[in-house]
This record gives sequence, structure tokens and C-alpha cells, in this order.
Amino acid sequence: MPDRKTEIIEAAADLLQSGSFSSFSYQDISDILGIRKASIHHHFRTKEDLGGALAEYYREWYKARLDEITKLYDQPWDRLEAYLAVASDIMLSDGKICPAGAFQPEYNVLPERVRTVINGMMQYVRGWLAGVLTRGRSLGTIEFQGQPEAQAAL
Amino acid sequence: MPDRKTEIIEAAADLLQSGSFSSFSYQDISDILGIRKASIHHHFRTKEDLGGALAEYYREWYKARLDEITKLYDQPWDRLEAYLAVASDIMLSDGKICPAGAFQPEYNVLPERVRTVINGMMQYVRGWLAGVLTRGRSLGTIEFQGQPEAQAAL
DNA sequence: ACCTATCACCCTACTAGTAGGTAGGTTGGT
DNA sequence: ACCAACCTACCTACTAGTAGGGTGATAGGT
Repeated sequence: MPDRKTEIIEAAADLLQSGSFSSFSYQDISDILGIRKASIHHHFRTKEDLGGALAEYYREWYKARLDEITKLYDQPWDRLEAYLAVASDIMLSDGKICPAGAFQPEYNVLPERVRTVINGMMQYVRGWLAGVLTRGRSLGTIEFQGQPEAQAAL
Repeated sequence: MPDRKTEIIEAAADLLQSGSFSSFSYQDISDILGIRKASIHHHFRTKEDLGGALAEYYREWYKARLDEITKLYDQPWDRLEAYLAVASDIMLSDGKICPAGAFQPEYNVLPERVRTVINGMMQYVRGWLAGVLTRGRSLGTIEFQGQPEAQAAL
């Protein structure tokens, strides 16, 4: 569904990853897509709405990547390696930043709705990592605890 | 020297670490210090000037920490551990973020002067880490290459 | 000792530009 | 007839930055 709504989200994602949530504006998006600022307000009434949708977009993206890795690789070590490969791929692609890290720095000034979605995403990722680690422990990989390790990786 | 200039820098550092460079304003600083906005412009004519001073402040802070660690510990492994302890101390202290990471997300929209200072700081830290690692290699610690490891740590 | 110039520092009051957001009208497809 | 998508035109709030004036301390020449 390449409709306007997703076009806006993807443009916003681009801007977010090369800046911060408060450093890009509706005007920037309208410049990219060639439509007026008010038209974007039609799709996302407030910037909080846009932020929420953006966060959900990232959450789904992350979920998809993790599920992909789970299907492709079986060994915990391979999965961890694939995870790190994905993460560093984003950073090196074109000077952009990890989707999760894009929100992190200004977490305190973010709308609460956006924060809860971000929290959900992070929790999912941490859960996944913890799962990989605990499964690795019952085979041949060492680590301190399951959850603190996940924090360290981020 | 607890003069106004450093007071402003420290207030700005507080705001930066709980937000981003573009999410705090001269007004925010003036609210904290109880002086007018124009008075801050007297000390730092443009926000680019403030950003530069802020970056230098962080650079000196980082240098001081690394030198401290170098004096206190001798073994490479201990130094690495101390470095990570400092980094995680900041993050857990009061929901704030690493000084280096505070600039990173909006690197692309930062004034160039600020970027060069940040680059200098990062280069210094990378150099230090690389030094620790290469010295560790000639004793009993393993790693891939000297400099890529530094990137991964950040 | 006395005036006077200079300076750092702070102020009030403003500017132009841009942010997010709104009101209301115009299209075109179903 | 309806409705989603888009538009022009506007609003208020806030941004960085400027102009210009007031204060008090520190110098230097007489």
C-alpha cells in the first residue's frame, strides 16, 4: 500500500534518522513530497500522531527483522551476529542512525504516546535478545544475566 | 572559575543531555539562570558559538576522564572496564545520555564548527581505546582490529 | 583626589523567520 | 450527494538574533 500515509511516514523516517524528532518539521515533509503542509495535517492531525505512527512503523520494521533472523538462523551465536550486522548496516548505509537511537536522545521531551510505543518496541527487542542469550547459555555461550546484557547491547 | 560563561555552558549541557541541540533554546537557559535571553547572547553571540563551546567543554571533560583512568589503572583490561563504568554511570545517573551520543543523532544538521570539535573528541577517544587495545594485544587480550573495535564500543 | 573613558554585563524592546495547527474552499472519484 | 485528499490563507507561539540604553567597576591622565 504505497499511499500517502505511508509516504509521509517514510519521508518522516528519513528526516528523523538524519536529525531528531524536533529538528524536522511538517514543512520539510511537504517539501519532499511536493504537497502542502496542511495536507499532511489532514493525514496526521498533530505531530504527536505522526510520532506515534512513526514509532509503530519502526516497531513493525524491527519485529520483521527479528523474525527474519529467527527463521534464517538457528544457532544463538549466528542470530546475535545477524542482529549486529543489521544494526551496523543501518549506521554505515548513509550516515544515518539506528531507529531506536533516533528517539532515545530526546526521550524526555517526547509526547507520552510516542514513549509508550517506543518502550514496547524496546521491550520486544530486549525480550528477543534475552531469549537468544538464555538459549545460548544452555548450549555453549557465556553471559552474566539475561536482561542486563540486552541493555548493554543498546 | 564559576563565572557566567561556564554557568551557561553547564546549564546548556544539562538541557542538551535531556533533549537535543535543537530542542533547547536560549530562553530555556535564561529561565534556569534567571537572566535575560539577550544576556546569553552577550556571552555566546550565536547558537553555533554556544554549540562550539559546549563541544569543547565535553571534549575537555572526556580527556580528563581518560587521563584519570590512565593514571589509576595500568592493565588494559582494567582500563576498559573503568571506561565502561564511567559511560554507564552517566546513563544511569538521572536518565541522561552520554555526552558524545547527545550530539550524534542530529550530527547532520549541526553547524560545521561544532562537528569538527566533536570529530576531534571522538578521534581522541578512539585513539585512546585503540591504544589500550593494541597494548592489550601484546599481553593477553584478543580483538579483530584496533580501530573498528573503537567504533563498535560507541 | 577627581574627572572621564572604557569595559563587561545585564536589561527592555524589538525584528524576521519558522514552528505546529486551523478555517474554509476546491477538486475528483464512487 | 458524499467524502477523502488537497489547496490557500491564516493564526498564535516561539525561535535566534539585534538595537540600544543603563549600571558598576576599573583603568589613566591631570
